[in-house]
Amino acid sequence: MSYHFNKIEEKWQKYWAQNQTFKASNSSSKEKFYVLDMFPYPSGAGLHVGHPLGYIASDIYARYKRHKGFNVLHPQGYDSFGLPAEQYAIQTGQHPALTTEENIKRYREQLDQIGFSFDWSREVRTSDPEYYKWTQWIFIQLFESWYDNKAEKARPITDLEQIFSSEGNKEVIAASDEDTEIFSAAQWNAFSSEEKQQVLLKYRLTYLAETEVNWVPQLGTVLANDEIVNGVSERGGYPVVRKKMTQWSMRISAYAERLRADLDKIDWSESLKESQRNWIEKSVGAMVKFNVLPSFPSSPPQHSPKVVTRKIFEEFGSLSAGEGRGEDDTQIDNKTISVFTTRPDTIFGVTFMTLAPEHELVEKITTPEQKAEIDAYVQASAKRSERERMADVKTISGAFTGAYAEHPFTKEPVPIWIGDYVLAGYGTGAVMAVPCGDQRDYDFAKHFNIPIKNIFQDVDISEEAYTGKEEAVITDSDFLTGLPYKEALPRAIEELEKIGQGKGKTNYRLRDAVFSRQRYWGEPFPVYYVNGMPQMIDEKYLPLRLPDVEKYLPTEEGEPPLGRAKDWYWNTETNEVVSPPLEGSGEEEDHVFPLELNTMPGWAGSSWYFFRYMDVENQERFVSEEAQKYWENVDLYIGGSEHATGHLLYSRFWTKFLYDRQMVTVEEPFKKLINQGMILGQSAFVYRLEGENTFISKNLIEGQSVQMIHADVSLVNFSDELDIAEFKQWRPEFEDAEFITEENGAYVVGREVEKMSKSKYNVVNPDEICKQYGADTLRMYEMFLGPLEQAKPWNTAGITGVHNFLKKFWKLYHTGSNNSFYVNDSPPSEGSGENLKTLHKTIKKVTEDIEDFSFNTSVSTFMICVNELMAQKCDQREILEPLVILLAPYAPHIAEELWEELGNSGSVATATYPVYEEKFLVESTKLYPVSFNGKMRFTMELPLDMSREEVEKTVMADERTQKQLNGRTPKKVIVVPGKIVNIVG
RNA sequence: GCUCGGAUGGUGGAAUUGGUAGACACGUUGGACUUAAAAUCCAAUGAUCAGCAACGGUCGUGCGGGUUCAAGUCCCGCUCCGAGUACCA
Repeated sequence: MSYHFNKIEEKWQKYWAQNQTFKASNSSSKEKFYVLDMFPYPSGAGLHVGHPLGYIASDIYARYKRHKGFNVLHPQGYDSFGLPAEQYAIQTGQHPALTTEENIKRYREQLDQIGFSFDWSREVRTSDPEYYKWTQWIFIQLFESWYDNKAEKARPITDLEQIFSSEGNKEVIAASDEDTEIFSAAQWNAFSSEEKQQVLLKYRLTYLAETEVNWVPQLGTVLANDEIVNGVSERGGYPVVRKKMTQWSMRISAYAERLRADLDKIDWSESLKESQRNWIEKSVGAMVKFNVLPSFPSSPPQHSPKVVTRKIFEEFGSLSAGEGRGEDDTQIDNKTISVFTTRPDTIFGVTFMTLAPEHELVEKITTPEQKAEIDAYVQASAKRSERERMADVKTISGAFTGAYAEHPFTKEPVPIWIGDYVLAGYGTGAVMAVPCGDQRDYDFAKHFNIPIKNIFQDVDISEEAYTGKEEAVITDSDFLTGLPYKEALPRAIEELEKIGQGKGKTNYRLRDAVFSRQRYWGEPFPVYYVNGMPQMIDEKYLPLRLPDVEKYLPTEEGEPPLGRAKDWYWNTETNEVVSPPLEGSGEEEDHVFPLELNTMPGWAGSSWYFFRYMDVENQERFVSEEAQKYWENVDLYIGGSEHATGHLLYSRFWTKFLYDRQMVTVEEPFKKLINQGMILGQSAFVYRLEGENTFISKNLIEGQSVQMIHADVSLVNFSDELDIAEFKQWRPEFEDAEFITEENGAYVVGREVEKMSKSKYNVVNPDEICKQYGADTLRMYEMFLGPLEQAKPWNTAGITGVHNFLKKFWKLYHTGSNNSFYVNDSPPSEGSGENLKTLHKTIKKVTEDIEDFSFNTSVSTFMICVNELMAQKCDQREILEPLVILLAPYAPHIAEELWEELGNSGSVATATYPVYEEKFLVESTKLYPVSFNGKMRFTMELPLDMSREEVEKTVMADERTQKQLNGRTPKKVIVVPGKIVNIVG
């Protein structure tokens, strides 16, 4: 019988489904193990060959753990809300739920044919109301919580209200908005309920705030950074402007320190942890307050600036809540500029200040003479994306506001500039510029001819700034003169605090996360508004279902798509979604309120789904206490490193929050995490002559001006030649295209390695391979491609090698007449020691490889094993039966079939993993490489227990050694027993 | 720009973590079987020089330095490629 993989695979996939082989139980005496994949977004392009890479790896591990006797939870589901389905809906009018459903169906078929051991009874979909009910519920919990910096955890908002009513907010140290004012208990109690709500919003873990979005006036819509190319919208090419909008935010910054510190507790790759650390980026320094001088005369005042300052404080003096985000007043009132600096020791080197163009003070302080210039600059920079501004360090631009701030110590006037190298969302959106110590400040100063004051001792700054820290000695700086960095830093902070112009502060780069999307296809917020104040729908009435709309575009007024829903009001008496109240009737005004029009972002549903899998059918709670206590958290999580700072940070944040509020018992969601490298596509390009519909073959371009256009990779053969006829039919615009071909008539395309995506026409599906070679081949081939964590371009060139291996493997068990199944049941005879050695060598290596997630090398090991056993003509059951189990995690279908043929009943999935026995591998000799000056010349087989001296003696006595030495006397002979001999001289 | 990865034959990659560079595959070439093809099996295969011959010589892990008896592996300085960069998921 030959290896009919299609038949075998279908048979066992059916068997697994019917017998629910991989269904995990929530009560078991076995030890638990939770293996999870980052769940897919079901895109219209279907599953591509990159997706299974991680799934195969985790499946191998899950299957391995089952063999090892664990109760394994290995679920799968879909992150089914998202932008592509919405875009498709906009184009076609088809409801995204329908396309999503279709895409999921296709994904499921594709996943099933690869033979994964998923427990499908636990599938989740983020767009399912039964699922997003709990996403909404968690949102409400976040809204009903605040972060207590003293207790270092989230607490119910009701606690906070109690504290306010008994003692005000003076003693409260909480994560809150920057502009929170201080009030007493009496004041609080006198507040109207609306005022109270307003104050509480400044403390809640999810809150409303003005944040910037990419706005396209022509489309009336907001775009993702992803949808912007060179400052214009990808679709339509309309200009994009940054605009402020009131949106929900998540106070993730409250967790910055814990998110950073707890990285030490989890088993993730160092590089990934480092990415998160850099993303959070803790910096210790000071907040410094610069007073803005009122109107400034043409010549700076020389006398009594203090009087002026005092006056400002009397006029605009702020009573800010002591504890903005911690322990100081970081507030920006209309006449002071707060800056955060990690180098307060360089404060005497300040020669100007730079504000972000969006900084709210810009408008207020700009002098009439400078107004035109500033306005123009602000407008110009609104057109540049944040990323563009960060990336572009070559172009130096800025404008002078005409206003001056006062140096806190010298009282000298400091000109205030704006420049787009300062970002509004980062820190306070303002910097104190120290050109001698910061390269960007230096370049800015040079460019605009602003003086550069050197405050570093014995350092030349004529060419560039001096950014050294540890060796810096401060000079020309009043009380800091002569101090090294280490002493100057605390001293500067101390002095700032003394004069009330600053405070030591720890700052984090991590910003609060914007949680609103002006989209249709996402979770609706369980929020309605009474007099503009957000109110939560009672938990009892969740889920708040996504309403139907006629079109998935924003409204004519620029409202999000939900603004098109006919009935999108909340009736607080009936607790249901209703039509808008009749105008003028006044009747319903006290119990019918508008619902939130934004929806939640893609990461909402994916920030907690790993808990839902534990108890997917629970109607009472997002996960029951027992289920969560049993499964705890994910033991092994596999997914792409592109999620390093998004999904993986948000999930940690939500988990910590749920932990604080005692809804789960773990502080981290994923104990161990492995990144799978991305499988990249090999895009194909055709070259169109500029302005013509003529395509020129790659090798003939030679300096002609051409346009590169993606061609579908399925239209290109292995020799990079384009199927011209198919290409013409591919898109109508190419129907009449002309082609300039090579001499042999072929059109050669260009190739480039890029991320696989529908828009690049380079997506390769696994379906064809499953049909042609089988799932077991696909599984092993994807592992054989290289190290799991490494990115690699997809290429099927070597797949026959893996397929041949499986055929050989099959043959080992079919050595009977007519290739029928045969194994030798008799006990191993003399000479089968080689078989045992091969088997145990394989057990050892494969097991070590699985534990190390080095799957590519275990595939090689299997190949070597089969090659050896074939050479040994091995037919022993004693060898072949354990080998089936060993291979089962990698190639489960063939393993099941052989397991059955070997006479076993039931699935191989729970068979006990073979145990490696050292005794079969003991060696008595070693083939020593003998090197001369580090170069290997020959090998010598010597007993392993030979002493160092004897090895040296034997090697030196060898004639080959003497020949190599050619009469010289070696200076030194290095012998590492069991390893190497090196003769120097 | 910044952060995190990566670079080894014609190709994918291996290398016990400082100890025989190129395992295992693909591809290529030659051979066996066959009327022929497919399939299968066997052999060779980093480059280069030399030769009737070999346990022959030289070079060789992106580039330039360094440490060491010994470097793909460690250190310093670069180049190129990929990912992320806060509204793709």
